[in-house]
Amino acid sequence: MGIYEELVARGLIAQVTNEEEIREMVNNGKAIFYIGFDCTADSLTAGHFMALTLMKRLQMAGNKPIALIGGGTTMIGDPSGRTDMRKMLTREDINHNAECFKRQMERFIDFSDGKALMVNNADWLLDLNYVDVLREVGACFSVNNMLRAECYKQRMEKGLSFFEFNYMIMQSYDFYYLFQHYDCNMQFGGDDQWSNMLGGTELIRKKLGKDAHAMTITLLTDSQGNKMGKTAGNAVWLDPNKTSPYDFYQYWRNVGDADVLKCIRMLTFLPLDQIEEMAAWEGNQLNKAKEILAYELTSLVHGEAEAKKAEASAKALFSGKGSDENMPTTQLSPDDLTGGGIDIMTLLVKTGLCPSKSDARRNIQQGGVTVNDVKVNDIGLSFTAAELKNGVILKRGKKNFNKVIL
RNA sequence: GGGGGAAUUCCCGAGUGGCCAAAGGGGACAGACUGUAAAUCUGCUGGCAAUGCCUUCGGUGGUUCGAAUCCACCUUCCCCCA
Repeated sequence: MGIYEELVARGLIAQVTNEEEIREMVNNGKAIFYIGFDCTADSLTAGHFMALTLMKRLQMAGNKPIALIGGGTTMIGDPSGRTDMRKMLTREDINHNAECFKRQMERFIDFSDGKALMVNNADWLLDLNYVDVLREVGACFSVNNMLRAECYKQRMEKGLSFFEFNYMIMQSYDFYYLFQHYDCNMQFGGDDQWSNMLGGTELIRKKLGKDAHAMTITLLTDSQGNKMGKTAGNAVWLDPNKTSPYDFYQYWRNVGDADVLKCIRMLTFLPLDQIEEMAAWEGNQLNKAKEILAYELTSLVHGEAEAKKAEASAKALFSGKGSDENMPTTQLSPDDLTGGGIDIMTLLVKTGLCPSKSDARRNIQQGGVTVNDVKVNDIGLSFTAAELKNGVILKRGKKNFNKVIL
């Protein structure tokens, strides 16, 4: 089985421009492909992670990835899949974010000996001359067609500025540029990028009379059709300071039954025949699959040591065995005490388990808080220095723990 | 350039002088049931030294005993005409 067939079997491929040619190219390690990453934040997310694994898979099959950092395109902001305009970022922010992305990618993709490249489109986009671009590139785009593109359709109702409308042209220009300067013959991207990517292949055809290819990755959605990789609207980050390895592990440990196998297939590097065995699992047997998923992904992103720690913590917390040494801990100082003690609500806020005292009160009143496994009934409960000396374990809800020690 | 409309809490969206910390829905959170799943049911959802006080209805001023609500100006967005 070639890499192309494997990608299909894993459900990773959504759309391709020309299946036969792409299969031939990819299976024989002849693809030089790029994926663009717009640096809208200072860390990559679980959403980017799938693109990274795809780069890696193709790289392992002998193809050459080009990671394109969108230092230039981020100045515009991709309107695809958005109902409002992105916040405009300053150049400093973008540069900082680009640096962060770079560091995270290097952990993952082998950039040694020209096995992969990293480029930044700021290098060629920022100095473009407006009139030249209009004449050279703008002439190749039909506004009529652009307006029909899926990515702009939903914005036709909400409003789309000319500024954002240009995003497709910028992205197309990237492909055109990479095709000429780096022999890049294929573009990869999320399925929501399809129209932007076709813009590139069309531009290359019109300007150079040559064929370039595009291929999109299936968006990772759960069984309800929601994009995965987000909790409560917040991204799951790859940066351990933004999403701790434990939280990262928990995110995948908690995916729905209906989604585990799909995630394992699409995101892990486990061999397909091993995955097919798991496909027969049912009911609470699937918990095992979730553990595998969480462990594998945490290990890929944060390393094996962190993955083991996260797993051990989870076991300690949820099945009562194992130690609490990896539990999130809050170290109190004597200054935190008033009158030799501290009350439960202050403590909940201090540990970050609750965002405010009002919220802490609600959680206690609803029976959601325990201290050393004893339910707290009294919002006035307080602890003395002596009680805190050996540490107490606070729990809010079923999944939020914190050890407090003085 | 001309005309018309809109901005409300995490999101959608009601509210058009006091009964408004603001209906309803979604989401989030907590509880029950479970398998750290889903579905379902219940509670809850600005903050605080809490039968009270403070901050919040795009912004700034104003009218009023009292403003999300009325007036003026500003900002942003949408629609129609050009």
